[in-house]
Amino acid sequence: MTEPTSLGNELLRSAARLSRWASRHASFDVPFAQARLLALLDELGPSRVSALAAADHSSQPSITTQLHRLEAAGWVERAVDPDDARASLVSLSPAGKDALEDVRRARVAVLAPALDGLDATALARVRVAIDVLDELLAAAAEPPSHPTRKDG
Amino acid sequence: MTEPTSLGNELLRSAARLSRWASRHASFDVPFAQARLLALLDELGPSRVSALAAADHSSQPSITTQLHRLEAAGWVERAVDPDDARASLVSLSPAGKDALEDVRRARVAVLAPALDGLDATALARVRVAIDVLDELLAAAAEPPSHPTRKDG
DNA sequence: CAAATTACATAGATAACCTATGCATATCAA
DNA sequence: TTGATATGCATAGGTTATCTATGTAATTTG
Repeated sequence: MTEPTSLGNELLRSAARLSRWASRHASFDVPFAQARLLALLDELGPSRVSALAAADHSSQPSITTQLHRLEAAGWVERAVDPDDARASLVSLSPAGKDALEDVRRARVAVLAPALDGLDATALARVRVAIDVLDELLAAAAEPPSHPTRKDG
Repeated sequence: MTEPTSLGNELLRSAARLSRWASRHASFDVPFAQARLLALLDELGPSRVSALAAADHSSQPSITTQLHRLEAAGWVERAVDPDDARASLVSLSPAGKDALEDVRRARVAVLAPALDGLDATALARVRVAIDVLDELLAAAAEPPSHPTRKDG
């Protein structure tokens, strides 16, 4: 079954397996969803709740809940958006950046035994894998610019 | 920051993102963990509960719970292991195979817009990505005393 | 200004996990 | 054989992660 139809299936299966394995074996105390949100905040900088939900492909209430936990931990700060009193601008606190660094170290550590000792060719393959995953997500999540599209 | 240390981080992040996005957008009614277990049963054939837990990198009680749901749906069958009355041998029923096929179709469909129209070179890159994910998981999950290690 | 919209919060439900523990069967030592 | 221990699975109870539906307050609009 090397036909293109099974390729998507295999990719999703393999990605999910690695992901699952890593989250089970990486030892950090920050729950997974909170770690993800910390990383997203670091990437985006000060953001609205709804912007975070969109970027995370999750619902706004999910983000609200996670943000409350991050706030309780002192990892994020909120400011009222000067342009809109309904909206918050959420950003990482210094403690939040520290927590994110811890998470990153733990995630690096969990894969390190498998990555250490890879030669340049093998590392290049890993880089290809990362790029493929990112490109496919971008292509899948973006509105299709192909002629397959019908409304706009 | 393209040093090897960040590579693991990036890979895990990208894999988790694609995974998450797909599970949010694939429209099948089978819950994610049950779908995973169906696929695993299909791969392994008749298996003990504990073997499934090990292969899935999850706890035995998690598998027990999921199996009860699969049984309630009529998707798996159990037989007493003839060698050990404590153990069950769990296998997919015909209905379970059908359900798994539905899941696979839905998963293929969710990535199809991104995969359709890729040329042979791009498809080869996707194949590399799958192989890299599988190889890293295998390397990471194996006991580290394996001879693939350079030092001891 | 009233109505509609928007941004976020809350409520309530389900799924997916885990650890701790219980119970029955197997195995082993003496 | 029998008591101790190990093993295979089930149950209990708790946490995290999500969702949809809905509420509340601020903003925009006709």
